[in-house]
Amino acid sequence: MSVPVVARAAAPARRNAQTGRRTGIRAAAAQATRDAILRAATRIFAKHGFDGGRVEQISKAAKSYDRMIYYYFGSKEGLYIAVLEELYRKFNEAESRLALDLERPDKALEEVIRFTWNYYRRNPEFITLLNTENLHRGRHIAKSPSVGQHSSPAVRLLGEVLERGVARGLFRGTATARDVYLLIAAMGYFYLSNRYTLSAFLGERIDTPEELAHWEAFIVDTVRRALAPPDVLTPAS
Amino acid sequence: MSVPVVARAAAPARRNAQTGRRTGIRAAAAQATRDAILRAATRIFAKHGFDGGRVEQISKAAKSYDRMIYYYFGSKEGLYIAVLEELYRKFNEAESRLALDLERPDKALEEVIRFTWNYYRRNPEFITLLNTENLHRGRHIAKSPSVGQHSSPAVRLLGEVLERGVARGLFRGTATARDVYLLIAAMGYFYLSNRYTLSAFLGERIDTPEELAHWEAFIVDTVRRALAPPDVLTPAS
Amino acid sequence: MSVPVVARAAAPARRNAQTGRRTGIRAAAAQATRDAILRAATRIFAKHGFDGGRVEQISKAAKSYDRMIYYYFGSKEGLYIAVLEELYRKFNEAESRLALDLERPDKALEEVIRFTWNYYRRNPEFITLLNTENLHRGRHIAKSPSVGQHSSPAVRLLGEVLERGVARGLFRGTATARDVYLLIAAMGYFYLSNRYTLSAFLGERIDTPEELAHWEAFIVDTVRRALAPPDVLTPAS
Amino acid sequence: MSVPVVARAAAPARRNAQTGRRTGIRAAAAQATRDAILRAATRIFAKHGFDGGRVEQISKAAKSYDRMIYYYFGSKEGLYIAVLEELYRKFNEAESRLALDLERPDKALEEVIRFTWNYYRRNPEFITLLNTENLHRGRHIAKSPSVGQHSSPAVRLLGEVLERGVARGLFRGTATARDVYLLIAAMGYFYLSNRYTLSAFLGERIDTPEELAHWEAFIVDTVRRALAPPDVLTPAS
DNA sequence: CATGAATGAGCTTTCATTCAT
DNA sequence: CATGAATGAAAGCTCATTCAT
Repeated sequence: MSVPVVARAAAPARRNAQTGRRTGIRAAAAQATRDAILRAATRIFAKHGFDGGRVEQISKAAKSYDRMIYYYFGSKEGLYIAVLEELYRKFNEAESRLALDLERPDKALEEVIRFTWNYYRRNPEFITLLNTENLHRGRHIAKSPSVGQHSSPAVRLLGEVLERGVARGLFRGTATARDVYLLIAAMGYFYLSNRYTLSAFLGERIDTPEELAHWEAFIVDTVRRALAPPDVLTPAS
Repeated sequence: MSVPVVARAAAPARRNAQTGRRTGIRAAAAQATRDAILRAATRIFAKHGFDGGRVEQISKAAKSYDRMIYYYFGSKEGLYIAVLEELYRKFNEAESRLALDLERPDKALEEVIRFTWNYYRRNPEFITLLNTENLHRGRHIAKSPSVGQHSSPAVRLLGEVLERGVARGLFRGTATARDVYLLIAAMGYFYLSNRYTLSAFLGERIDTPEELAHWEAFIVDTVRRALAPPDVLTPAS
Repeated sequence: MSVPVVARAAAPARRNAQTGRRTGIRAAAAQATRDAILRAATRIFAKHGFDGGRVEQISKAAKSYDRMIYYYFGSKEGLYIAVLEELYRKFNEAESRLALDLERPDKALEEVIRFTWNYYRRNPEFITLLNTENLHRGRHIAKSPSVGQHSSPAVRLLGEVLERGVARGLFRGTATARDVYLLIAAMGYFYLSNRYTLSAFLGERIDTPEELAHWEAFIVDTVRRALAPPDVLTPAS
Repeated sequence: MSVPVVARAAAPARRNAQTGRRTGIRAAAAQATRDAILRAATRIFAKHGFDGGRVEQISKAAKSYDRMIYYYFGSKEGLYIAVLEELYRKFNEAESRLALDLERPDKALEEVIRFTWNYYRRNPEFITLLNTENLHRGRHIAKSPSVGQHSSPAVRLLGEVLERGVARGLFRGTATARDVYLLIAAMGYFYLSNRYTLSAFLGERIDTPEELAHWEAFIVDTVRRALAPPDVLTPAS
C-alpha cells in the first residue's frame, strides 16, 4: 500500500466552513466542491477500498479535478481519513437522534436493534468502509483526532434502557450495555457484510427480502433471550 | 480495481499437483515453488487486500519470480482465486475434523462454538481475506468451481446436534441450524474482524486476553439462551 | 525546463516603484510586497535553482500570494530575471563604492582583491545564482536590458590602478585589467563555488577559517606575482 | 527540490557488469541499455540541472523507457548519483593517464595545465554537472561511497613535479601542490563555467578562439610566476 | 490590491504483465 | 523451469498559471 506517514496540511475552505464566517458565493461554491469530492470519495472507497479507489475516478465523479483533492485534503490518504471522519460523524449523529421511550425498556431495546439493523442496511458504505479500515488495522482512524474520543451515544442510551429494564425485572442484571450493543451490531453487521461469501458458502442467497426479515426477527429474539431475567431462563445444565 | 474479466488457463504443473503423479525431483521442486507462492500470496493479500497486494512483493516473499506467478496461476486474479480456494478447503477440512459427542448435545454445541472462535483467532488471514472478497461482492469466489457447491460440514453437524438436543428437551425446536451457525459465526467474526475500529469507537482496547475471554463466554451464554426451550424462557412480551 | 519564450509585460506598480512618484500608503505597501517577493525569490532561486525554486514556496516565504508574483513580475521567469537584475545592480553598486588610493597602486590592488573575495564570501547567493544562470547559458540575462550594457566599474578602476602602477614601475605593462580582474574573480569564485565537490574530491574540508585565510593570502600573492615587472621576474626558461 | 533521502536498491545488471561473469547476449544488451541511459542522463542533467532534467526526456534520448531508469537506478536521484560517479571515475582515469616527464619539471607543469584546460574544454558536461552538485551542497556526492575517498591523481603527480622543480631550483618551495592544482583548476574552470554571465558582464564575448587561446597562455604564465623561485621574483613591498 | 479557488498539463514513480533466453 | 530484461499504461501527485471576486 505505501501510505505516507503524515497527512499533509489542512484544507483552507474547511476552516471557513467551521467558523462560518465567509458566506459569499465563492465560499459556498468552494464548500460545494469539497462536499462533492467527499461524497464521491465515500462511494468509491466503499466500492473499491483504499488501494482500489482511484483519485481520478473520484475527481471525475465529483465533476472536479485531481488537483482539488490535493488542494482540500492534501493527499489520497487525507481524503480517506476525511471520509472516515464524516462516516463516524453521521453515524453518531444518527444514533443521537434515537428517541427512546425509557418507560418501556423492552420496546426501547427493540428500537435500538431495528435502528442498528436498518442503519446497516441503508448505509452499505458504512460497512465496507469500516472493513477497509480494519484491513489497515485502524491505521488511519488512529490519525484522526475527531474520531473515538467520544464513545458511542447508543451504548450510553442502551445503558439507560438496561438499567430501567433491570429495575423493573424485565432484564437480567449481569449483561453490560457494551456486550448487548456488540451482540446487536455483530448479528446485523456480519450478516450483511459477509452476505456474498456466506451465500457461496451456504450454497444459497441469504439476502432475499424474506431471509433478511427472518434474520431481523432472529436478532430481536436472540437479544431478548440474552437479556431474559434468571427466573424465566434457567441455563441448561 | 481493474481486474481482467476472464482468468486465463491454468498452468500445466497444476494438473500434476492434483494428480500427484509425477514425483520426480523437478516436479517436487515445482510443487514447492507453487506452494511457496500460494503461502506468500495468502499472507500478503490478507494484509493488503487484492489491490494493495503487489505481485512483486509476493514473488519475493516466496523467493521466486513474478514470472512464476503467471506460469502457475495465469494472473494476479488467478492467484487470488487460488488463495481463496485453499482458504475454503482448509476451513472445510478443519470443520470436518470436528469430532462431536452427539450423546451430549449441550457439550457438542459448546465445542462448535469454541472451535469457531478459535479458528477465527488462530487464522486472522481467514477473516481479512473473506472481508476483501466481500468488498468485491464475491466476484472471484463466483468464478471458482471448487467453492460453494458443498455446503458447510459444520452446519450439517450442528443440525444433528440440534436434533438430538431437541429430542431430549434440551433445546427449543424452532431455531434452524443455519441460524445458530450464523449466530456463532457472527459473534466471533465481527468481534475479531472489527476490533480496530471498535477499539477506536468504544475508546478502549477490546482485544486484551481478558476481554477476549469475556466475549468468548458471552458467546457461549448467548447461544445457549438462543436455544433454551420454551418452558425455561418466556419471551418478554 | 519549459520557460515561456517571451516574458510578459511588466506590472504597473513597477513603474511607480521606479519613478517613486506615488507615495501613498497603498503604494508603499505595494512596494513592500514587491520587495518581499524579490528577496524571497533571491533566496530560494539561489538555494534550489530556477527549476527547483517553487513559485508557491517563494510567495509563502514572502508572506504573499502566488498571484502577486504574476501581478508584479508577469511570470516565474520574469521574477527570476528581476532577481538577476537586482543581483547585478547591487554588485555594481558595491564595486562603485570602492574607494581606492591611486597613489598607492599596490595597496589599491590588494583592496580590490580583498573586496572581491569578501563580496563572494558574504553573498553566497551571488555565486549560486550566477551558476544557475550559466547553466541556462545566460538565456535570461540576455533578455534583460538593464544588465551588461555598462561594463564593470571594478575593471575600469583596476585599469587605473594598473596604469599608475606601471608608470611607477611597480607592475609589468603587459597584463590587461580584464585579465587581472578575471584572475582575481576566478580564484575567489571557484574556491567558494566548488567547495562541496572539492572537499569530496580532495578528501578534506577546504572551507575552515584557516583554509579560507590561507587561500585569500595565496590569491594576493599570486596576483602580485602575475603583475611583477620583468626585472624582478625572469620567466623560467 | 524534494529529493528522497535514501536512494533505493541496486541495479541487478550492474553487479553482473562488475563481476563480468555473465557475458551472454542478454547481459550485453542489458548493459547497453544501462549505458545508454547513463549517457543520456549525463547529457541532460548537464544541460538542465537535476530538477530541470526530465526522466522522460532521458529515457527517450536513451531509446528506452522510464521504467528502465527505475529498474537500473532505483530513482531519478539514483541515476543522478550514478552520473556523478561515472563523471568522477572518468576524470580520475584521464588524470591517471597523464604521462609526465619528471626530468623536465617545467614542461611537466605546463602539461598539467594544458591537460586540465583541455579536459574542461572538451567536457563541458563535467563543469555544469559539478556546478549542479555544488548547488545541492554536495548532497548527492556525499551519498556515494565510490567518490572522494581516493584523492586526485593529478595532485599527487603535481606534488612530484614540484619536488623535482624545487630540487633543481626551478620552483620556489613554499607553494603546496594543492594550492597550485587549485589555481590551475580555478583559472580554467571559472573562465569556462562563467563565460555566459561574464560575456554579459564585460560586454563582449570571451569564448572566441582567440580569447580562449589568450586565456590559456595567461594561465600558463600566471602559474609559472606563482612558482617562480625567490631569487627571480621579489614581491613588491 | 489582495485573496482563495480553479485549471490542466506534466511530473516521478509503480504496476501487472510479457519477452527472450 | 528458471531468470532477468523489457514494456506501456496508469497511478498519485505537483507545477505554473489564471479566474473570480
